[in-house]
Amino acid sequence: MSKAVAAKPSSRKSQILEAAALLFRQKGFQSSTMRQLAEQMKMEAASLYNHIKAKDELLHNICFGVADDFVQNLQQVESSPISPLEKLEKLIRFHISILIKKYEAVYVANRDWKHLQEPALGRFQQQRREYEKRFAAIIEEGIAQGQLYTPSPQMAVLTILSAVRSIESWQRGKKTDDAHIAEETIVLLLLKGLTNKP
Amino acid sequence: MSKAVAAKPSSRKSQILEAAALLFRQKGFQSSTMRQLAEQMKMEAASLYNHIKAKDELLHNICFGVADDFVQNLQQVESSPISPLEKLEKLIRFHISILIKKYEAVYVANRDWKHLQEPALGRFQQQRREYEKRFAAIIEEGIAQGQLYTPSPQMAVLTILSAVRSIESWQRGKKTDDAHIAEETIVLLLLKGLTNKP
DNA sequence: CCTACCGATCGGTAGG
DNA sequence: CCTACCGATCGGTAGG
Repeated sequence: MSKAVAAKPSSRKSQILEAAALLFRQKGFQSSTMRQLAEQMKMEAASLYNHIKAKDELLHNICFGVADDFVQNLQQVESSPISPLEKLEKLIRFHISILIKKYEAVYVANRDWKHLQEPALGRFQQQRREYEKRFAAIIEEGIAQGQLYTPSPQMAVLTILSAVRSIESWQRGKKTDDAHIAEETIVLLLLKGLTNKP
Repeated sequence: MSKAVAAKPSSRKSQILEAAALLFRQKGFQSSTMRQLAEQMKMEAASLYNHIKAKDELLHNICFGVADDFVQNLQQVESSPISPLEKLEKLIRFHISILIKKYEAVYVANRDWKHLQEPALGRFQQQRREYEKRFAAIIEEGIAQGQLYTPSPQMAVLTILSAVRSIESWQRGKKTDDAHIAEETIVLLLLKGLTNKP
């Protein structure tokens, strides 16, 4: 017999992770029960523990998976031979598009990371602070070059990261245009503000 | 004997509400237990039920209390004889300052309103949508007058409401200047963007 | 406001 | 992957 063409990348465990992200997004991490997750997977709650060690492991995987995506992208942007303004725009657009593409996981990571257990919680916060610092450094460079301005780069980063999450409460679906308009609205708002004629 | 000078406005119940807002902000609504709240109040968990009917009632009071503050302010701004741009700036500054002044309650309302039970949940969402609609109407008027511009006023509102929440992750405390700088950073960012020399 | 308590449900384990 | 369970904890009640 020949080997299977390819190991199905969506193993049982990754199926569970996907279902968990959806469930956590809908009900929140704490309100979601292993029995609800088991029901989605059409198995008994006890059977989940053949694939994972604990409920925490699910949240851990979701949060750090998302964090890795962001750090990887940041690294790539930092090493690009483009201006600070262009770097900033790239970062903003990445945040928006990953929130759309990996909606469930990013949503959960954004909201529920506080429920991580130590020492993971500390590591996550550390990574987040480091990310914000490097993000702010790009804005600072833009200010030094006279391309950008804000009274507080650190505060501006927090505001950008928060603003970009408006995608979460945006009514998604219907037209494909919608995603494009939403993205352009956010980018224009953050780069040029609302007092701006096109 | 003379009457008491004034009925102490911080009744036992409002003390419980205040402690609940602090607890919920720290741990989240679902992760907070009535026993933890009782401990803060230095009483037994069962005794809390002499002041409230259920845990839900606490969340309900917090969320609708905050919502009322916002609606009241919106009404006042709408009826002011000022330009759409000035109205917009007033709204933004109100969101920031109330998030600082009533930090615990607004934080909880922003994050945990999804745990409201029906029919309160539906009423809350309805109020929220109405608020966003009236907010967007101000931006639309600003566009009509050529004072503002955005591809999507509705989306812009979501982005503003989200951006303003960056105060939640801002390191508060130390200097009183900090609050002022944070506010100016957000206002400038939303009105004039980051590509702006002073 | 307390003591005493309860039914329900939770995350997780044993053992197959 | 299932059956059978368990200890812990939860929101809440009875009765004073």
